[in-house]
Amino acid sequence: MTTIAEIAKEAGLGTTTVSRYLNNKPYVSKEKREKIEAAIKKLDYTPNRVAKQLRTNKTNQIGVLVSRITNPFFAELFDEIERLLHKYGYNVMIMQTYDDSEVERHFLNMLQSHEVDAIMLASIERQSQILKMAKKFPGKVILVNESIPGLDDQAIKLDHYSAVQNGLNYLYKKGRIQIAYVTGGMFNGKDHGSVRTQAFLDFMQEHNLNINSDWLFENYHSATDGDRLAKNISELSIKPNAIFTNSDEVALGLIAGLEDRNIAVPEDIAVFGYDDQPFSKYAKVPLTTIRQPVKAIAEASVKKLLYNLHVSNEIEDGNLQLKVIIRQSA
Amino acid sequence: MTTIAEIAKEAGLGTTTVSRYLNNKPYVSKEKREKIEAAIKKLDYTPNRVAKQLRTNKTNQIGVLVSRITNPFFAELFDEIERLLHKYGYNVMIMQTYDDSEVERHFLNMLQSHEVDAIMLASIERQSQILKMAKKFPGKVILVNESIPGLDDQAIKLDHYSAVQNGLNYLYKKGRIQIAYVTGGMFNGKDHGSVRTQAFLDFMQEHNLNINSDWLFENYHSATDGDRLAKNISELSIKPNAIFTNSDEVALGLIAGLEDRNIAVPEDIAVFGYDDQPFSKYAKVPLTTIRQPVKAIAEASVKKLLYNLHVSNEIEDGNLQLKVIIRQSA
DNA sequence: TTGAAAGCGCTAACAT
DNA sequence: ATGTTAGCGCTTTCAA
Repeated sequence: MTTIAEIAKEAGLGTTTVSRYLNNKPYVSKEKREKIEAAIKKLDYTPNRVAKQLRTNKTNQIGVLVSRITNPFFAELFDEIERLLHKYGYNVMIMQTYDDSEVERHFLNMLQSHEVDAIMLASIERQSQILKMAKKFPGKVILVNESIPGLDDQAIKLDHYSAVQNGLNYLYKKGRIQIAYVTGGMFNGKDHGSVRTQAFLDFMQEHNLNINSDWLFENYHSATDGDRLAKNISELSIKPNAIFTNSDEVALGLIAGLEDRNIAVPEDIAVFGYDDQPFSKYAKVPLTTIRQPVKAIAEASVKKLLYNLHVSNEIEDGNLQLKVIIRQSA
Repeated sequence: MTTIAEIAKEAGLGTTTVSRYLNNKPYVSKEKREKIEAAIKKLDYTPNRVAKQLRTNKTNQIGVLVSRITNPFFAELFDEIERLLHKYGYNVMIMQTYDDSEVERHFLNMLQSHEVDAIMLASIERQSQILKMAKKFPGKVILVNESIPGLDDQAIKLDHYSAVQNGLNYLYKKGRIQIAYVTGGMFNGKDHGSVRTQAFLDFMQEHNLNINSDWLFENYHSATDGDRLAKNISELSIKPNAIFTNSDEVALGLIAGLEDRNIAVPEDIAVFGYDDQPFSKYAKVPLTTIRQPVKAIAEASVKKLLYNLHVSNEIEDGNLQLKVIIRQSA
């Protein structure tokens, strides 16, 4: 393995000068510069990043946490984040929790073990362990489209409460008031779904609508879950005439499952998605859904992080509006 | 920052013993063990991974390269790879090329700069620079569902040639012999598409079918591209009656675009996808396509890597068959 | 404008 | 079973 010392020797110089050259610092004469370049080429030298990381106590690596990268919403979000960070010279580490708080712990630990300079969380399991880490490493923990009480200043937040109410209101105005509600999380949890669930509960109450406990479904996130949901719905003696799914993936599977069981969408049951994922417009019944401003979320999050890390002093807030997209499923 | 030396001091021991304890090595008495544990807790110590990386010349980090993570095929593939590697104690770094060979170069450089222990390439730009790196770091460069002459032993390869011919044959038997062909790469390139293109060319010739140069399209990969393709097709004076797209994403956009222009799928034009992405069965016209055995590809690739890295001695080959999936679009 | 040398936090001979 | 110490490859202080 070629080291900076060998380059220095080959070029007849000290390591300091070579290091200067490598880091584009001033005070390297043209003459020496050429010698160094020749030595580097001759010995095929590449600096050891790990040694640099140890010495400077900086890795130029950022960790990003998502629950599942196969969820197209996260794929899109991560896509933007990765490219932005890469543009600023960072490499990105990614981990998927699959709702496992142990993985989250492991992920958080990368910060403490100096494996990454900072972390971004697009999914959350245990608020307490995150909060603890965030307090310990101020500015190095960013919440992306998530929030935790006490960490508001490090969170890129969207108004999901209003978005859900707007979606529900659309249904309401169309006379679809027998509404089933589906969440990816748990009703008693404090995940990002809880704000949305609260919005649903409040909406129903404000409009004197009946909340049927048979029409409440938790822990559904995939298209397969959507199909299972269709089965459950079809077996109900009293059926809703609208389903707010909180997920385009669930909606997709649900619609297919419903049609398999001869329940027409939206005629018999209207189906509302969430995210406006890239494929939602190509669905069998194009999805009525709520669009998340993915690119703006990614930009705001990365900008906040870079600001914290003193690599940029822009503060980007963009337009973080959620928007109801009307297509055919509702 | 707490270091191992401070723990040693606090526990009244040498650093060796602490290091032994941390790495689960033998020869640490129960008594000392407890002292160490107390010290670690008291000082809230977490070992510095970077220091360890430097000392051991091992990072426990693997780099994975894909062209676009928003392509559901890559998302699925990466999903499996990440979870498997994580299970074996590796953290994973990901980079997206977006077809840019400069990014690929940057990625390859992570190996040389000791930022990762090995790399997996699920997309390829410049064969030469990859080959060079692979020869320099034997066993540390794995090709995932890709291949480069001279690197066969480090590649997980599938028989895309036969798969394309099988797909084409299905079309042929249905009398769909005016076939347009679409690739994500370039016709003159040597990317992973070239084998498929060769299969197409050979098939057409073997069956004395006419290859219409107006029906050949290169550099189409997204659903948006598919819509553009629909426009181009619709403007053709002589239209094909089948389109082999090489991509479910393109197929999705294409079908929507065709229907917008009153061309019925599959009646007027049959559309063939590739990958069998998760959403393809939920498409407006469920996609006839070629299924890639994503999970098996991921497993075989990771197993090969772990074998090379001496962390496992299983050699997994699984069933790497591609399969024609008949639905409705063709 | 340049170089010598200390030291980042850890592991691994080697000695005991 | 445990401790001393050299050294991984780099940056940075300090002196020249």
